[in-house]
Amino acid sequence: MNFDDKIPIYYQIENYIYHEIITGALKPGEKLPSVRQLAVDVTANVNTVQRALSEMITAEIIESKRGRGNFVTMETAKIDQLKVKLVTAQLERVYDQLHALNLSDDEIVTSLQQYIQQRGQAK
Amino acid sequence: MNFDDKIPIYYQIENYIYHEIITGALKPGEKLPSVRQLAVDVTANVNTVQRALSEMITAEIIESKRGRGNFVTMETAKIDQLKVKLVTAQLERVYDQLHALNLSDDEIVTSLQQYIQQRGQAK
DNA sequence: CCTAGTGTTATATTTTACTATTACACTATA
DNA sequence: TATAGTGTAATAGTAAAATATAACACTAGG
Repeated sequence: MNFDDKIPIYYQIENYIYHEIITGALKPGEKLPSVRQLAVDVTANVNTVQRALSEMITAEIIESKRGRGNFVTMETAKIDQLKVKLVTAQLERVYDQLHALNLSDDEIVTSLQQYIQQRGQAK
Repeated sequence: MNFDDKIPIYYQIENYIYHEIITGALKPGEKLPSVRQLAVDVTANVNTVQRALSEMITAEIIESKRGRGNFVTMETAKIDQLKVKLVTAQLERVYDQLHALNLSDDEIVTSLQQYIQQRGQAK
């Protein structure tokens, strides 16, 4: 896993696992890979991975069973809320950043459309 | 200045000053506040501010004159390039994040439009 | 020439993040 | 009962970021 050196590694691991859960790569009730396995997979220390998981446990997105594993919550409402929260956070962030560069609302939408179009053609 | 504790402070200061330059709050050729003044303004250490400025000097967005001050570059092409770079980076980031959540291109644009609409109504 | 203000750098300390290593507690299975 | 695998936590060391403090070099103006 490639880490952005501007953001704490545990935070990026957390975000990555949230993505796995939201997209259904990890389903409600499904067991996560063990802490040790995840550490190997993402190339980080066990304690760093455990740091990420702890926050996810606190957020009630995963449940921990000592000796058994960590499991994705069965409460799909929580996963839906998590998705909304992450999507909104991203939109808010990009909007604030571009708005702060004096782009109008229309310009923000248009530049995203143009960016997507360019991406499509780059493939 | 409110700092995001997930991102290095010098990096946020750099980004903040780039915004001032791109929006014209700081104009080409204009002198920046002194390092000591900036440190007070943003509530950070002089060395941290100097760290931010050093990167901007290396990027040739500002010019340093020891004993006189730091000045915004007169080359507006560089400022234009910086704007494009920052805008593109933001769009890339939000696109990657939302794409990784399995939103389609249309959904990404639509959710941004809806977000902006909601923002307008919340005021 | 002196002073105030400027940028730049160095040193030391603190804080936070990360790693390496080890060990403990729990669980399931043979 | 023993073993392998699980989660959790502790300790120690390293690195990066941030701060505090001090000092040096340059500039402009009185």
